[in-house]
Amino acid sequence: MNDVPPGTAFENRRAVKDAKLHKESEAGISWGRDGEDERAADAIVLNNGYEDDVDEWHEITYTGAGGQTRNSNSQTFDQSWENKGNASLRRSRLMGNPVRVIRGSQGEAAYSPASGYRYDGLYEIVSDWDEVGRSGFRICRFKMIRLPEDRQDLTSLEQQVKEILDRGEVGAGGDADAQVRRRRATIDRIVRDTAVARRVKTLHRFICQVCSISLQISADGRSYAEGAHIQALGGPEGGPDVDGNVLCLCPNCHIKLDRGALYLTDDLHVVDRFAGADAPRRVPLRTVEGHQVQKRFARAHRRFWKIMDEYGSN
DNA sequence: GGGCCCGCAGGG
DNA sequence: CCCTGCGGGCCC
Repeated sequence: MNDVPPGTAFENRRAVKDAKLHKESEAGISWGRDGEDERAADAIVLNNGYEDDVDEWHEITYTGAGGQTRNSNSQTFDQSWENKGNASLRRSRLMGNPVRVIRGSQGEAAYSPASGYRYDGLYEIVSDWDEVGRSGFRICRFKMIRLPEDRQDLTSLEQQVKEILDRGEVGAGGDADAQVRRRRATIDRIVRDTAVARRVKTLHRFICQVCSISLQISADGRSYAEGAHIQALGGPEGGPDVDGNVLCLCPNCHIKLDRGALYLTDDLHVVDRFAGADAPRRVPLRTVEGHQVQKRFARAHRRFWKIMDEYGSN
């Protein structure tokens, strides 16, 4: 169902809806029912409908629904968390459901299509809060961060449910809700491998280049690691899928790198910006023969996260 | 399944 | 700029 690749263009809202990317014909927030029968958002449209929206491509500060009279994009009264769209986005933030982002031609010029609409992939809602907006009324806010390219093939909320129904597991298992929850709990650990990632992981014998952990996943001594891109793939300024841009990392270090909590210095040390008192703040990157990390990707990663290297390189 | 309400349309 | 209209949710 969600086999539509990011970058796909649509003429109008009707076409977006027909492709099942977003259910509404006009509203910005689309939702469905999750495994616990709660409303959970699955998609948003970003089309300059709200004056407080901020779009920086990889990071979006979205405004919730409501607070304005039709056909105006300025706020005339307070928004509410009771609003179904706002509540559903909050629910997706809580449950970790990514949302599809569709950009319309009225949005931020640098990142929006010239006409019509474009599906731009999955974003994770990382926080929600409310504040007073530009016009002086309370608005609901959501910060969303684009999932890295190797996680863009995650199934959508509906597809998780649909797959279970299609397989007939509901009748057999008896507890559809539990199965949906179980899938959701594991789904964002699925990471697609490329040949480059496999080669780098094999060279490192699946040992994390940051924390040196070797995650044992079977009795025969096999271990698990992920190929992590330093400069993320895709997007307007995406990095390449080459050895020099890939690290062999454990899942914990991978997510920290993807979120900018870890960064690399020019002399290939790793800095944990939010390390606790008991954890090392700066460690050398583990190296092996035959795998050379290129510092230009470390620079691109720091630039992307607006990180000033406190240890000198920039 | 009908009536009603609503909105980041769409077209003048 | 204003006005019409459509589909989804949701209540009967």
